Amino acid sequence: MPLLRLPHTPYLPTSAPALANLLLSLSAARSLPKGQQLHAHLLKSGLLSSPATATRPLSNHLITFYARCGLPLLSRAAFDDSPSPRPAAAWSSLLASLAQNGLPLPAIAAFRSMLLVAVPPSDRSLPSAAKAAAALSSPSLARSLHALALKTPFAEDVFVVSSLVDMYAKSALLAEARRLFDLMPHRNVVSWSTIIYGYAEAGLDADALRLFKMALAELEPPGVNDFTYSCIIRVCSTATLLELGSSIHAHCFKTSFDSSPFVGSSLISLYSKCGLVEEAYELFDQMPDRNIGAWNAILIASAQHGHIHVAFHRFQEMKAAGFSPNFITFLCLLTACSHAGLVDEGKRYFALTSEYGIEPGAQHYAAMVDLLSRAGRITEAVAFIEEMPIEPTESVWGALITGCRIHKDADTAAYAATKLFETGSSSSGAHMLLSNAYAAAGRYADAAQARKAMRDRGVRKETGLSWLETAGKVHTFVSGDRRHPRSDEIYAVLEEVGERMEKAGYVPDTSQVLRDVGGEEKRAAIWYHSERLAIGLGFLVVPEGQPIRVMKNLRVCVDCHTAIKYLSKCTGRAIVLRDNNRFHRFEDGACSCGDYW
DNA sequence: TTAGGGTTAG
Repeated sequence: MPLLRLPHTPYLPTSAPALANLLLSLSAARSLPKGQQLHAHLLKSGLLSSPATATRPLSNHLITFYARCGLPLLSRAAFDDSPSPRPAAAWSSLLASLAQNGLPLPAIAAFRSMLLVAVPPSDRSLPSAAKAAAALSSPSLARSLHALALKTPFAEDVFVVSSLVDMYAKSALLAEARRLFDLMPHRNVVSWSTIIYGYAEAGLDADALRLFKMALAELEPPGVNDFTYSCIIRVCSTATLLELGSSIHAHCFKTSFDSSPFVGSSLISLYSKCGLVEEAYELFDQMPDRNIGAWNAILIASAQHGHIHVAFHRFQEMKAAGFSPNFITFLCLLTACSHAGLVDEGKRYFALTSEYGIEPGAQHYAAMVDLLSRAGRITEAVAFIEEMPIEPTESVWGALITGCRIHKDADTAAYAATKLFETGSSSSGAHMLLSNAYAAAGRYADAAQARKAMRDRGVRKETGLSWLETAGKVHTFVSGDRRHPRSDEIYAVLEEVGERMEKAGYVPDTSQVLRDVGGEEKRAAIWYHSERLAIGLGFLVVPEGQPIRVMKNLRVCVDCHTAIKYLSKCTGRAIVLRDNNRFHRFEDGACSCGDYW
């Protein structure tokens, strides 16, 4: 680090290239005060426009210095200080600073100003403009920027086209993104990662995986990188593709990308989401380099698996390691508290956000409402919502309805549902939450009405699905499913165990069945819920001694939860069930969630 | 001076 004594220093270099180098090292060290003093000095001495290199005056280095310090407005001040007419490089630097630092609208405005003063768009300015457009997610802006790029000599430049692909993908124009990508004469690892990420974000897992395989085949060594890996591992974890994910893990190991904290974080998430929390812990403990994401990943892993005190302990360790908790860290902690019903701890963590300068977002409020209402403090939850400084979102009201269902408070549920619909939501979840809350309170007519309202609005209920992965194949079931080739065996084994369960004291709880029908019919309605069918297949195909791992897209119902406890007791099998919220590990008649979920 | 950006839950 060169020493710098400012402002009355005799030691400042006088040549422009040396001053440029000085700025470079100041930006690497994020040394803002010294950089600003240097800025003042350059202004006073009139050195600002001296060329540091053939194409870049010193003012450009200043713009970049402020960009690296995360201060786009000071970049703009430096730009404004530079004498007009500004060279194309000055515009590119300014655009990069605005686009990289979260100011997409000013970036687009600056791009327009650049065109107005007749500076032609280049391979340096177009990518930044596209990045800003991507952040704005505006299809019309995306199309016009693309049209503009086609008129330049850079329509096939790999930077320009990659940025346009990303822009289309983020503007809900994935098909356009793909068309552009397919036409690219030259694709590199960034282009591939961009399109894979686009498909992954859109939830098109199969396409993302196909593209990943194509990338492996097409790219010259060194091939894909840590970004591509973390992206595709995330696809495996949302789709709970454990076997595929593990084989990609092996690839990472061979290429040493597993030491990247980003790859490590997504692997932790993969193993945790697939139910292998011990593997997730081991991976974390062996990580050579941890970042905040890795800490958050391990926090959420322990929270999802009900290891609440592990999560709290990790939080202490994280702080001791010098990491400052962020927005997501607090979500992890509040989720952990919610899973265990720890209201006081949750309040403490919520209050702690301000100590770290974090403004709680809607998700934090939703987590608090979830915590309070699940714990039965419905009135307190309502009061909490009323005092929120921001507008309550769909998930805040949804959390309240869930709590109301558990505690059979149909009136508050109805109030929350009205509020929820006022937010303009049309998701099936909202209607189903309300309908279930009515059914739980025994108000079947209202429950039916809520479902009818949902149909009238043309909203379809999300189908409950459960699945089990075995020998690299995923078997999916819906309630009452008879499509599986081993269906007869599955039903037979469930019937057989069912008799033993009832002898052991299991009584079906049909209170969550919506229709007001007779007992036998209600029993049939729940006896073959999708998760039980998947577990039934598990009895047939998963070797003794290994846990049966089943995934479900919706929340597990009260009766299935009870039934699976009996299933584990009567068969001596461990059953791991992941619902849309958390993990349940059933063993010897008990569940790891402590019946609180 | 230019493109992808990772962890929450959904």
